[in-house]
Amino acid sequence: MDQKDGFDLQIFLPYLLNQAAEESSIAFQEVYKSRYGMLRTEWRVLFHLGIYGEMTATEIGSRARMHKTKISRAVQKLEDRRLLKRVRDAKDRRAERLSLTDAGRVVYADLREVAAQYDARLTDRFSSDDVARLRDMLLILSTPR
Amino acid sequence: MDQKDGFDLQIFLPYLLNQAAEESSIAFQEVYKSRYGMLRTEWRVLFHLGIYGEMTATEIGSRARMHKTKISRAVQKLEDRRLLKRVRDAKDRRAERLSLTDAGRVVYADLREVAAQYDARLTDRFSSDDVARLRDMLLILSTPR
DNA sequence: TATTGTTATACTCTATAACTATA
DNA sequence: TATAGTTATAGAGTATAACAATA
Repeated sequence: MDQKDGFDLQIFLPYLLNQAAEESSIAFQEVYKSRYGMLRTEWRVLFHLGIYGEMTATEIGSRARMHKTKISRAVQKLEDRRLLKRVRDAKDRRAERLSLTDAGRVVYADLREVAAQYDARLTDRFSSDDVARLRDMLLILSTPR
Repeated sequence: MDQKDGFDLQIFLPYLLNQAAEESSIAFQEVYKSRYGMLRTEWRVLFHLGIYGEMTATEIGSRARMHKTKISRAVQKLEDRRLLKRVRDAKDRRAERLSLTDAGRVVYADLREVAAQYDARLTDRFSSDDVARLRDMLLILSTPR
């Protein structure tokens, strides 16, 4: 099919990014969903705690750029499944210090391994220089300016 | 905050892509939403018709990797707003040949201009070589293998 | 007054099955 | 039987306002 117009949707960055994000997320999504019944917000919270250890919901929110309502619900689900525990902060009783349970760490270790292999498979088509540059640019594009 | 773990969520490609896609879509989304009350599927269909001229829903679907149900609803909305017209195909009466109305072309021209400037602004932080490589890689990542 | 986190609500986006009409 | 497109329905994802408890 010929273009009647000079514009090409395939080079419009928001469109390209959305297509790439969607396509490259499907198979990973299938893993955390089928193995653990998790949603996107849930594995993200799980990963933050797995990576950084103890955090409050606010800290996760600012790091992941997730709104507190999303985090609140993800934390609830993870707690229901005994993957996460909360401790009321003694110095500021509004805040809760969140961390993974032993079971949560097992799940995290499993998904972390899946993610690492998944990422390796996604990037094995490119040179390591290109991948590094890609990540840099994506990180910049992720940051509001 | 120190990482307790070697894994870095900020380099996990599906996560990075999602963050970049989301951040880089917000302001453009605001334009087509506030000016024309459109949703994502609607501007995508509009753009396909603006770029390629007459297409059937199936053709749009295979090009945009959109399911026919999404297209059906987007087409309906665009038709309701008199931006699109349908002509029953005489040779295969199951299919409809879709094209923009004059009003649709005006809206397309406006949004196309916004998109071009928007894209330019997103990419002006990078060298043109880097941008070209970025688009190549995103296109590859968008394609199921 | 401001902040941490929760709940309610609505809207956007996606996925699937079942349907019609044509082929 | 298969294909083009529609409708119904549910689930996933996001955004916002209002709230309770604490600071």
